[in-house]
Amino acid sequence: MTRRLAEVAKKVGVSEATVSRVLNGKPGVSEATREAVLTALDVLGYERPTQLRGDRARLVGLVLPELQNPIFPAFAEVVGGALAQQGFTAVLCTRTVGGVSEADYVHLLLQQQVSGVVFAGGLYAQADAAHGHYELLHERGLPTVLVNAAVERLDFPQVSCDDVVAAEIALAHLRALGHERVGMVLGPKDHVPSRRKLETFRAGGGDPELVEHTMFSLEGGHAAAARLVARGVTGVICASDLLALGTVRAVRRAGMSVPGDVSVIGFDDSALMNCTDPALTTVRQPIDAMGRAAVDLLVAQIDKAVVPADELLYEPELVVRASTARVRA
Amino acid sequence: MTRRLAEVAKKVGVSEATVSRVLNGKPGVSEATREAVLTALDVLGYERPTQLRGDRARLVGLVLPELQNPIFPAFAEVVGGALAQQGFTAVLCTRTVGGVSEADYVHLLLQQQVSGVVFAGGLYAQADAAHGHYELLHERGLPTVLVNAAVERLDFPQVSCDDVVAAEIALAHLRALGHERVGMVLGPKDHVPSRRKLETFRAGGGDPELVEHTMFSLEGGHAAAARLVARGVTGVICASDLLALGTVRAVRRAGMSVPGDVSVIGFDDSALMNCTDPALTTVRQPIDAMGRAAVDLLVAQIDKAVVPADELLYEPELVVRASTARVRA
DNA sequence: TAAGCGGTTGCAAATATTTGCGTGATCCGG
DNA sequence: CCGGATCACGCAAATATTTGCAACCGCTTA
Repeated sequence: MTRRLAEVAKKVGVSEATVSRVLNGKPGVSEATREAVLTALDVLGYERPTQLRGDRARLVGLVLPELQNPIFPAFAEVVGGALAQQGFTAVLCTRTVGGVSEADYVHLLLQQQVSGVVFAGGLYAQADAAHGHYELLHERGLPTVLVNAAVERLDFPQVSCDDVVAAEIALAHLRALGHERVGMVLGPKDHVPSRRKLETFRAGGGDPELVEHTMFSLEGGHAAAARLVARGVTGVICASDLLALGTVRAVRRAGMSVPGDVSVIGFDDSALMNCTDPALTTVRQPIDAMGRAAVDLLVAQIDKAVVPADELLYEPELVVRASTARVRA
Repeated sequence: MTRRLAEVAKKVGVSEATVSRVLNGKPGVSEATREAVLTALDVLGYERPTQLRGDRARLVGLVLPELQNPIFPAFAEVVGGALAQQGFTAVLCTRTVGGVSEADYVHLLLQQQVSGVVFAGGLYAQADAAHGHYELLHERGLPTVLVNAAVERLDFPQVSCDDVVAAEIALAHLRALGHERVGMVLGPKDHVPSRRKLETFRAGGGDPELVEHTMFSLEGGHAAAARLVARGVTGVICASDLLALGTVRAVRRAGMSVPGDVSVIGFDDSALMNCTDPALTTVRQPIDAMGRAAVDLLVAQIDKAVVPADELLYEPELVVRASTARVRA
């Protein structure tokens, strides 16, 4: 009775083949016909058999803001691997300079009928307008997980690194080394993890005057840190390793040394940070565990399990290397 | 019934041919007629057939072997950006641990009806079996470009960094610094760029006994370099920056210093190599130019232009930093 | 294991668009 | 007013796209 696809076909007055082609986004269907079929699909509330969808696509979108910061490729590697083990394939979507917006990617992924989407370090920078595509995902009930990218108001499961702990242990480390004038180099003002670190910093007695916001790049870190160095900080906590590297450069440019004159702490513990000069003391995000958790949450959703839209917080840990030292007497 | 173009033609009172010419901006239509057709087109709300109009998905697959080596994310960024400027979207496909093979990705991409595929540092490791999927691409006539990944026998356009020049300038640099016992740390034996470097090394009088093959990772470099160090080399040329970093570590583990006792040269000039300890002397691949060229070649193919299946060779350049020095007296 | 149920796909017919070529109209310079 | 050149345009052939038919595939059920 439920010649489901056939039913739609009859309603529109086309063959089942055509409906099938529309369903699969195949070429060879005129725009007008496609439109008509899509409408009928909607009207009749067609739902493709679950097993077929899974069988064919098994694609998962992985949306990252950039690839410059080594933490993102690393994360992609973890998530891609974890997905592969579950029989999914990751499609990486990265914002590029002239390029494609996050919303565009969402449409694209939707059109490609992905089984789910993982966002990492996503679109924090927009207040209102940009949430449309998240809502779209929500409406369509597409399994979604957010990593380190709090989106208020929408209840997606989230996996994050605990920024409060991160800021606390960084600050505690510098304090223990005797540093009093501690500064902070953060990402953009509306970047949620940065905001959380700032709050913790303040709560822990940090001087809000010694906080600089910048964009997430080595050069940004350099510029922001230069301002802090001019104000006489002896320790700097950075919101990413790249920013920390920029900070090191700024300190040296000012004729001082790390950690001799200024101690620097990074965040992420991305690859190669033990090869830098000096080896960077940093707060490690457990990206391996986080990536796996994100994938588990996603797969659970895909398997129609009920997943609470909580934020799973992962504990970072301090990795002490050579960029921090006791404050100069 | 919907003789769409014919309808417009009738309304204006011209032939379909004329309407077609207007549509495609072809010459041979008077201004008045063109105007009239354009108006009718507007009035009747004519839409060109899908594939002709704005093209469908405009997806391009970008297949990379890994993301650990920072050169690959960097390359992805360049290619993704260049593609975006041309109105394409890159779908990144990366081999992951448990994961998906290159052949699987090809099938996937084919199924997603991508407009083309760019391979970088692809599947060199297999001699025979693994070429099936390349042939598949060839048969289907899917636009394809290979970067640093010579595949013999199949004529795809290729963009590569000139490994001969790379090896020559690295060797010349060390020789100029007085090094006699120069070793080499290369990738797997069947990795074409490594093989080319090896040949050049030999041709330039390098000692084949001082060449080690390993996998492309810091640890691999460490292990391979340890063997060379034991044999008393004073200079090491590496096939990637990661290998070079591993080599530095091996030298230090042996109780010696870089560049004091052993000089090390990397290859790629990936990000952050000026932040390492010591800052790495390396042979820079012009990935920006290469990425752009690859995209240009791809887009030309997509636009049905005839693209010669040549290998475009890009000249690398030596970036001298602090990991090489005059040989110890 | 066969039969049935969706759904997908190869193929060829139907339909639509583009293009080469020829015709007639128009425009000029003698 | 007469060629000759040029141009716009239609005809029809060439080419490309859309669509339905029917065979087929993978899965479930009898």
